[in-house]
Amino acid sequence: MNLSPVRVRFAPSPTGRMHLGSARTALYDYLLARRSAGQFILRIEDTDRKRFVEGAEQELRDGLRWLGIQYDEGPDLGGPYGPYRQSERQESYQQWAAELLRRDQAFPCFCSADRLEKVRQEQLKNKQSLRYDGTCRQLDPAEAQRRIAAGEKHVIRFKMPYEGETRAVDTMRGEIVWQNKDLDDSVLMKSDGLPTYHLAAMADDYEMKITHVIRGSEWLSSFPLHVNIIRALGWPEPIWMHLSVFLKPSGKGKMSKREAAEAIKDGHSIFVTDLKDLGYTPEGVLNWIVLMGWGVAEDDVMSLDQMVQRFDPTNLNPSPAAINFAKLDHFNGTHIRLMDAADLAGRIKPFLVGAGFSVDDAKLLKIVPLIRERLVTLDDSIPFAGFFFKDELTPDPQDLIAKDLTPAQSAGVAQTALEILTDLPDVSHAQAEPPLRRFVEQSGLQPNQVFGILRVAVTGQKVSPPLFESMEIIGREVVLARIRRAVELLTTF
RNA sequence: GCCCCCAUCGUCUAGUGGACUAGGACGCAGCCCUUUCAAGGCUACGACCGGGGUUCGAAUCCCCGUGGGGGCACCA
Repeated sequence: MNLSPVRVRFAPSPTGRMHLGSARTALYDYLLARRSAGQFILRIEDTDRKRFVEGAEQELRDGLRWLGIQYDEGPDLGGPYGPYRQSERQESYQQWAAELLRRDQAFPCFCSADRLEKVRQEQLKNKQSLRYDGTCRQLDPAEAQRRIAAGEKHVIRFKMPYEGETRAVDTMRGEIVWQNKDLDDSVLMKSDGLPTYHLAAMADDYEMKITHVIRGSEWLSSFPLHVNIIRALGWPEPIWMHLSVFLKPSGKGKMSKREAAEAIKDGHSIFVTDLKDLGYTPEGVLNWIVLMGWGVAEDDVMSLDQMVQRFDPTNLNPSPAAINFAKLDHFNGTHIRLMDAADLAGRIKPFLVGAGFSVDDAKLLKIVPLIRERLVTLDDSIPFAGFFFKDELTPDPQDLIAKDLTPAQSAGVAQTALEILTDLPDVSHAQAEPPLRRFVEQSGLQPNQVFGILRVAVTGQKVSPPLFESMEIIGREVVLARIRRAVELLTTF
C-alpha cells in the first residue's frame, strides 16, 4: 500500500451512544493514520438540530480515550483546520452552496413537504422509484430569484445529471457504476439554512484536506451524489472505503435497538462505555472489532501497536459481519492474561471498590497472579477475589459437607485440619500443604473431599482460586478463625 | 417497486489462476493436566451458495440464478 501520510477523519453525529460500528471505523481511521504517519481527525457532524443529544459528544470522546484511539485534531484539541464542529462552520457551507448555484449545479426548490409527500405516494402507487420529480429544477432562474428575495422558504438541491453514468472507486469493491437517471436531486441546504450531511461532509473533507474517507456502507447509496458534488466543485477526490455493517449475533439483519437491549440482558453490550463498565478491556475490545472486517492469517492476538504495524486497508472485507460476543470474551480473557500483575491490579481495583470492598494494594498485587487466568472480565474479580477482603464469611453449611460424608464426618475433617494448621508457624503454601496431604493419605479420603471442605471454609465458596495460595494471602489468624467457624457450623448442622 | 453492495466451516476470517488433501481463530466435543473453577497442551468435527462459461488448470476471472445486506428524508 501507499504509505505517504494520510489525513483521515472520524465524523460521528452526536445523536446517540457510541456503538461498536463507530468504534471500529475510528479504529481503522487511527490505524491508517498511524501506519502512514499521517493525521487522524475527530469531527462532529452536528447539523441536525432535531436529533442532537446532549452529552453524546462527550461519550464519543470518552469512548475513544478509553479505547486508546487518540486523535490529532478535534473539537477539544483544536488544530490547523478547525473548527471541528460543523455547527461552527456554517458560512463555509453557505458559500459552497452559492458556488454550486453559480455553476448551475444546484437549484433552489420551493416544494412543500406536503407536495413532496403526495408525489411520493403517487410513485409508491405506480411502483416507480422514489425520487424528487424535478419540478423546481425547471423553474426560470429569474422567477426563482424573485421568490427567494420575497423570503419564500426553500431548500437547495443538487442538480444531478439526467443522462450518462457516474463512476466511482471504492478500494474494497473496485469501480461502481450508476446510471444517472436512477439518481436523485438531493437536498444540500435545508430550509433552516443548515447544510445536509452531503454538502457539509464533502466541504469539510475538502477544507480539512482529507485524503482517505473510511465510513459505513450505509453511505454507498449516496456515494455517487458525493463524488458528483466534489467533481462539480473541482475538488480533488479522496480515496474511499465503505465498511460493512455489523449484523446481529444471529447474522439475520443489522443490530437494532431491540437487539442492543437483548445483548445487555445477556451481560454484553454494543455500546463502548457499557463494555468498559462490564469489565471489558480496551485491548480485548479492540482486538475483537479489528478482526470484524479484516483478517490476519495467523497470530490474531494483537496489541494496538501491533495492529498499526500490520494493518492493510486493501485487505478489508466488504461483506457484513455478525457480532460474536463469545469471541469478545475470548479476546478479553486473553489480554487479561497478558497483563503484568501491577497493571491488572490497577484495573481490577475500581471493580472491587465498586463492589464495596476496601482494597489493600499490596494484598491485591499478591492476589492477581492467582485469579488472572480465571478472569474473562475485570468484573469477574469480584467473585474470585472478594472473599480476601471480607471480615467475616458465612458459608452455606450445605457446601461444607463433602461428597459422600455426613456433616459430622465433615466436621471431623475440618477439626483435624484445624489442629494440623494450628501447630504450624504459619499457613504458607510451603508449610501447609505437606502435612495436609499426609492427612489426606492417612485418612483414606479423596483429596477433593478434604480440600473441598477447607476451600468452602476458608473462601466461603465452592469455586475459588487455588486453596493453599489463597490461605497464604489470607493469613494464619483469619484462616484458623474461618475453619473454626466451619467446624461450628457443621457440628450444629 | 427502484438502485447499490455482498457470498469460504455455526461465527470471524486466510486465500489475489497451479504451492489447496482449502489454513487460522472463536465456539462445540473428547482426552491429558488437576484439590474447585480456570488456564494450558493434544485430538476430533466442520466450508468454497447453485448453474453455466473462460482456461491445460478456478475458491480465485466472466455471466445468470438464488440467498443475504444496505439505501431510496429539509437524518447522519
